[in-house]
Order: sequence, then C-alpha cells, then structure tokens
Amino acid sequence: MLPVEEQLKTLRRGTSEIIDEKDLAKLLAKDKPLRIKAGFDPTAPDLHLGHTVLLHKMKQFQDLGHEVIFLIGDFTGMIGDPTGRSETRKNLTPEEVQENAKTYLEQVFKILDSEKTTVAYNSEWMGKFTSVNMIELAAHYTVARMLERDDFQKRMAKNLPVSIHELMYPLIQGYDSVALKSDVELGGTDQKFNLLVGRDLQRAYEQKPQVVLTMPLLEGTDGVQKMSKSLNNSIGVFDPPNEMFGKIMSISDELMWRYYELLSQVSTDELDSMQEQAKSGALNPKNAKMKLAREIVALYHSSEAAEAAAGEFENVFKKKNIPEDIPVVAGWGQETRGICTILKENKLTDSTSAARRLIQQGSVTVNGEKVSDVNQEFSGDQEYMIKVGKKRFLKIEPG
RNA sequence: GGGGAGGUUCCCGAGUGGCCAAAGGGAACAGACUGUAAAUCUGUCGGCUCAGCCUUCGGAGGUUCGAAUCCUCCCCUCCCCA
Repeated sequence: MLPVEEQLKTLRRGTSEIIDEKDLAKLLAKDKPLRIKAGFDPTAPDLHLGHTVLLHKMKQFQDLGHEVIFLIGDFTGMIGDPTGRSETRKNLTPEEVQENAKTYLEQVFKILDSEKTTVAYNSEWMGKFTSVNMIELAAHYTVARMLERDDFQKRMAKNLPVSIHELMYPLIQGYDSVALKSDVELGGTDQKFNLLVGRDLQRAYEQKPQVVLTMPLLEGTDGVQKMSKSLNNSIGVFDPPNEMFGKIMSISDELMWRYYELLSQVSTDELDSMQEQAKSGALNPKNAKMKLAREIVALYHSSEAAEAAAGEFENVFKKKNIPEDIPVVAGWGQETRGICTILKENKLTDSTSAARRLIQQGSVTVNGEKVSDVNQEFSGDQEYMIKVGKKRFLKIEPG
C-alpha cells in the first residue's frame, strides 16, 4: 500500500471534514485494508451526480486497496432519514425499498469496481433485532443529545412534527457501524450527526470508534438547494447524453467551478489555472463548461456520446437548428385538430389552458411559423415540426 | 387527561358571509437580453367546448339567495399544563 502521507493526500481532496485525521493516519499506518462504510438510503431509485461525490471518494479508497462496503439501508429506508428537508418523510414499503435498492446497485457500479465492493443490507441484522435489542440500543443514547441534531432543532423551532421513529434513525445507522465493525464511515456533511452517533455506539458496544469523513453536498442545477430528485434540480447518472450535457450547460458559472472541484478528474493545479484564465478573460467560461459537460457525459456514457452531445448542443442552441432525435408521432388523417388539443395530447403542455397561454405568449411555432391564433387547426396528413419554448420539440408525420 | 392555536391553490403565506380562482413572496414556465449561464426587465402561473362556464381553500354533513369565511361531527399538526 502507498505511504500514509500519500494516501492522506488523495483522501483529503474535496473532503469537508475528517474526524479525526490523526486517527485515520494511525489506521492507515497499520498497512492493512480498512473497512470503509458508506450507507445509502434506497428512497430514490435513481442516482444523480450528488450521490457520485461520495462514490468517487469510495472509489479512491478502493483504489488505495481498502475494503469498501456499500451498505444499502433497506431497513432504515423504511423509516426515511429525517435529514435535509425539514419535514417528515413518507415511509416506504418493503417492496418499494427492494425495488429501489436493485436499481441503485446497477448504477453504482459505473463508478465502483463491482469485484472489489462488498454490498451489505442492514436488514440482514436489523431484521433479526428483537424489541429487547432495540431497547438496549436506545438505552445508549439520551433524548437531549438526540435532539441536538440540527434537523430536529429546526423542525421543533418551526413547530413541525418530529415522530418518535425518526429519533431511531441515527441509532440504527450507528448500529450498522457496530454490525459492520467499520473503521471509516463516509457521508455527506448532512450526515455528520449520524456518523458521530456511530462512533458513540461503537464505543458503547466496545469497539474502536470509526473515523468519520464528510463530503460537501453538491448543489443542484439551481445552484442553491442540494441536488435532489424530488427538488427537480438533479442531473441523473442515467440521463441520456444530450440531456445530461444540456443540464450541465445550464448551470451557473459559479456552480461550474464547484462541479469541477467535486466531480471532475481535472487536477487541482489545472483547475486553478483555468479559473485564473477565466478571470482574465483568456478563457470563455462557456468553453470551460463544455469541457466539463464532455468529461461527465463521457464518464457515464462514452467519449463518442460526449462528442455527439457537444455537437448537438452547438447545432441546436448556437445555430438554432432542430435537434436530431426528437419525438415523432403519426398524424391523424385528413380531419383537422385545434393546435391546443395537439399540444396537450402530445404532452407538450400540461393542459389546453397552458397551451393557450403559451400561444398567446408567442412561444409556439409550427414549421418555423409563430402560431398566433389559439384556434388554428391543422390537418393530420402533413408533416409538421412543432416547437414550444426553447426545449420542447415534436415532429408530426403524415398519417 | 385539561387548556390554547392551527390545517388555504407546487411551497410559504394573506383572506373571517357576496367585489375570491382567492393578496404578497418563492419556485416554475414564456418573451426580451445572452453563452439555452447568471443577473435584469416583461408576462403567465386550477381546468374547460375560454370575453363564458366548471371544480378547488383537511374530510363529511348543515345554515344561507350566497360559505375559504358561520354551525355540527370527524381526521391531522403544534404549544402550555399534567
């Protein structure tokens, strides 16, 4: 294995906090593979770039020769981590959790080496937990300390509900560390509390407390809230190349540097110089963003796909051409239909009312001609290229 | 168990009998400007057979010419006391 200082250098990259680094150094000095735990809640079936921040860090550990344990919180998923959003989450059924977990794994191995990754489910031990075990576990922590947790504090301050079962979440996550005898646990900064509970519980169960390593949370495409599918600001790992490319291009310049820092392989030195050049005007931020978009699309798809997406992007948005692969539907014969109905039926708009509004706002074109009459009719035996706003396209073929 | 405060359109939040499809803000969408960036300005923002009509204000009933607003019961949340 690499010398301790070299390993540390890699592991420090992009991290928010290591608790504590001296302990980690000591563990590394043993020159034996460490047990690295990172838990994932199978609440969302799709992985997005936000999750990959952690996965990349896991990959680094893996490449350094440590044992990475990908823990699927199928048991805790039924509770739902109270983290983040200041409201109680819906409970998931065991079936939903199973289904999500399955999807999860398929995606994870785009980054991690499946051969070298240990996959664990916390239902393995939690499912066997008796009520007596549960009470013993609960006895190791106090209410006052549990309520120190920021999410609980905030919700209490806002007079929002906090359910008892949510208080169990950190305990169970912490117990996972006991069950797995983990040496290091990774998590987002929002996980800090839970990760620290793990240390306390390991001590309570007479184990050596794990080292805690937290990674910053990645902001979503809005640049404000953390990336989350439910907030609709996420870039999915399995998004098609063009969509992925486009989403990356739509982030702000400021956010771009953040993404570079956390998601890119570009070295820190090179990154610094790029920022320098962007500042002086030598580098157009748009080009830097294209480079980032290429890199990320190439990682999850292929470099060919990345090139194609870049070309398509230039074609559609710079030259304002029609995208290459757009949805095509068959026409409806000789009869005529109102434009609003056409838009609604093909899901270009949510309702005919919305279609009317968009037409009134001049955002709908057919074959390049702006539609100004809400009642305009089209027969279904001709070819039409319909465009709504900048991003919604539909081709109708004679039918 | 006792007392008090609440549940409004995607979110926050005004509205206490007609002028309410419901103020204001946020998000979102569209147009202008751009680098499909940000910022800014403008507009839209329940549905429909769209200058009119229909359905919404926790749920179910009721009072009234008329209810988000009043009454009854139910469900849910928060606070104080025990």
